[in-house]
Amino acid sequence: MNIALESIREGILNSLNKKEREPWWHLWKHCPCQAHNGRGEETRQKLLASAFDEIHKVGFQAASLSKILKDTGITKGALYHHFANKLELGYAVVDEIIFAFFQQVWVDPLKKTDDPISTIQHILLSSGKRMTTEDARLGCPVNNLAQEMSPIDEGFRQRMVAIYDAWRDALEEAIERGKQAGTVRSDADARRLAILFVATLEGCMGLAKSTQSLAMLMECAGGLVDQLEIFRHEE
Amino acid sequence: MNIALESIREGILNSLNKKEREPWWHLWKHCPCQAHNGRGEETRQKLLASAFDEIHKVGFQAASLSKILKDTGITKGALYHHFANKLELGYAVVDEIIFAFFQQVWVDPLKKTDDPISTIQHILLSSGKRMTTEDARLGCPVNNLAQEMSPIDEGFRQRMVAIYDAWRDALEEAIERGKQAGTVRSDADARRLAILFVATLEGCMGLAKSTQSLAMLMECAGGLVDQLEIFRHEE
DNA sequence: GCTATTGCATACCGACCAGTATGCATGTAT
DNA sequence: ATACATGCATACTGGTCGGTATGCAATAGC
Repeated sequence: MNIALESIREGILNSLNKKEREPWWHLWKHCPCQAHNGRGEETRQKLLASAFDEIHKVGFQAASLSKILKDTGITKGALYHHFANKLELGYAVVDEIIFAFFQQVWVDPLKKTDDPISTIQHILLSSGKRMTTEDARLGCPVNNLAQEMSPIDEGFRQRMVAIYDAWRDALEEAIERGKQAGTVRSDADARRLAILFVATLEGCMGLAKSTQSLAMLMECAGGLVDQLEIFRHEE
Repeated sequence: MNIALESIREGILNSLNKKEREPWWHLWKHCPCQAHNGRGEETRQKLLASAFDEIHKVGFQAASLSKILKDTGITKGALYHHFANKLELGYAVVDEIIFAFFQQVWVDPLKKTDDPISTIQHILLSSGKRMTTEDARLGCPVNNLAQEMSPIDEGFRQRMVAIYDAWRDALEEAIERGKQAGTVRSDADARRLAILFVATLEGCMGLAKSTQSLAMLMECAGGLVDQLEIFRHEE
């Protein structure tokens, strides 16, 4: 099951590397986990996708339902048939798109590696390759929402923390496994390393977003990749 | 002049350490640089202060002018007498409050040190001591605005980049001076170090904001303080 | 074939928001 | 003393927003 999913993911990544330049975050669209069950499900997915884009662009509070409806051609009745209100739509975007994306890109690969430093570097580099200037300009959806909504809405906050926790835990466990497998220095503080990594990467995304430059992202992330080498176990 | 300002700042910091628990970011209120000239200037300052608070709490887009007016007791006529529109008010907040704050806390001290690592650690630690949970909850004003407004408004974006640039340049120059003074390892890449530091610190503030915990901020910033030791010149 | 639920579509509502038009006190200059 | 600019205050407007009430076609269950 896991292997099948992984091979599908790899296939997707490979096919995407053949220069179909979709935005980076649209990777989730190819996730097989979203089943198209009833007829109404298609409408729902279109709403989620458009809502994600809108939120990613202008934030949740400034995201306009009318805009989403105009973009998709769906009417207000349909929207409120699938979602109780704007907040629930936002929650669904986080749960079904953003969380799933992170799971796919970070957590799953981390769970099955004994050489976390190489794995992390590989994810960073392959992600970097696929990112466009637009991706850098709009920033990390998790960071965006966390920064905007954490002080305002508890439901959002808990969801963003859950994502960060899952990410950090996966990192921490992988580093711990790496220490036992001999790929990571045994004196590394796994938890602190994991937290700092998350913080630094989100900070890099933030700087790149401000400067609207892929170059800044690469310089920043490159520094991070280098710094990781410090914690690799020397032979 | 610089020495006078510095002594004033020190005095303020000391007096504030005596447990008057104002929010951290209100330090700028004690900055002597804002002259109360004409009679109208007082109204203007009250508007700026309230606008800063409101923006800091809910972001610029969600900040309500009506709320600001209700809080200050000032009327709409007064507001539009001093500021052309909401955007100009926002710009003024950035220029006259946030930028000034960063200058005072980071740039000025960095400009006159030959031991940047100790200076940075000192700023981090003393800032950390003064921060309340509320400060952590609301996050860094620069990061907040940069994340929210960068993709949307060019005026905001340029201002936030200017702040980051000033900060990073001050760090970079201080590190370079430290290398020549023998306090920093000579093989350190000053620019890359400066960028990564800014990114990491903003990332830490972001994580602390999400989790709404000072503990996270301390753990994160503590890791950063430790990592800085790597680049100190060993005797 | 009748009924009930699902999946929408249309029209409307009150709240709030940034911004404006106007008026009216105070100084200040002459 | 008069004229004019400054520093507000009050009242109002057009537009957008999230949300609701109602209607109606298609499908599913029996």
